[in-house]
Amino acid sequence: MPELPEVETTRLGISPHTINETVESVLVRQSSLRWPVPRSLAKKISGKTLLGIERRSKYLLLQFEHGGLIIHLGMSGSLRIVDADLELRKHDHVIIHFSNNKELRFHDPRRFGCVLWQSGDVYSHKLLQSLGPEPLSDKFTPEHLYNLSRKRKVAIKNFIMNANIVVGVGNIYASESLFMSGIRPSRQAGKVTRKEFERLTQNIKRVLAKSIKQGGTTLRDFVNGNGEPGYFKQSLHVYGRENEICTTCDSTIKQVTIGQRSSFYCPACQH
DNA sequence: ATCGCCTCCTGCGCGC
DNA sequence: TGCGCGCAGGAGGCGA
Repeated sequence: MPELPEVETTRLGISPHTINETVESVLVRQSSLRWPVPRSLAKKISGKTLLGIERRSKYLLLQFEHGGLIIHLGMSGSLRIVDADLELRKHDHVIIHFSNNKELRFHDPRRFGCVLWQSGDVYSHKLLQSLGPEPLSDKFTPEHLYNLSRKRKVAIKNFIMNANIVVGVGNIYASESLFMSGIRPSRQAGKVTRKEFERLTQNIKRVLAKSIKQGGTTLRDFVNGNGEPGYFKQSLHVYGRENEICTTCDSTIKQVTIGQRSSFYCPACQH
């Protein structure tokens, strides 16, 4: 479900209620997520104060003095802040109770997400090694994409969705940024020109920044930390618009499968 | 090294 | 109303 803007929206939503608060208790109702939730989680963070929440790629990093919690929302996960007396829902798997009587609840029907613990420097965790640059940072440049893409036969859409190349670009924003750049999602990455990478880099930054501003994209169930939807859906040009008219010409948006994922493009605007 | 396929899991909307 | 099917915002792991 969530791509970078949705994860960032979640971070912004839960931070004010949790940072500088002390964990009173932890309840793990379902430890069978993508990887098992560590049994020692409650022992690790009970009585400890949350110092800050950072985001790297689509991972949320909850920093404590002696280590960090690594949370990934997978396809269907969400984090919400609620008053502790609110009834638990089905699929509320991990509940962190803070001293201000708020609870952070990890909810994930499909259980593709994870809640992990890394002692010491949270960034030393294996999952955070070999990640590409953050798309909204200065390290993400046209040269970066150009250099890594030479001789690569993979479709450009898969290329920009590869977290080793650049993090945070998921299925929605890959289709959107390629449309904005006039590049067909099926093009071989190695055949995309320098000039096209300049547009693509710019448009990835643009589309992600704009979506964060609008609170992310809510297709069916995404809500921010306070239970509110995002409003970027109304800005989508191609994603989920198969058989509809292109927003810039009179052609019909096509849907194809690339790398087992639905992809959307305008056959007239994108080459 | 690179690529493409499979997998984990539940819920929803659709057609019959 | 109910059932079966296909599809869904991710991404690690594997074999070729």
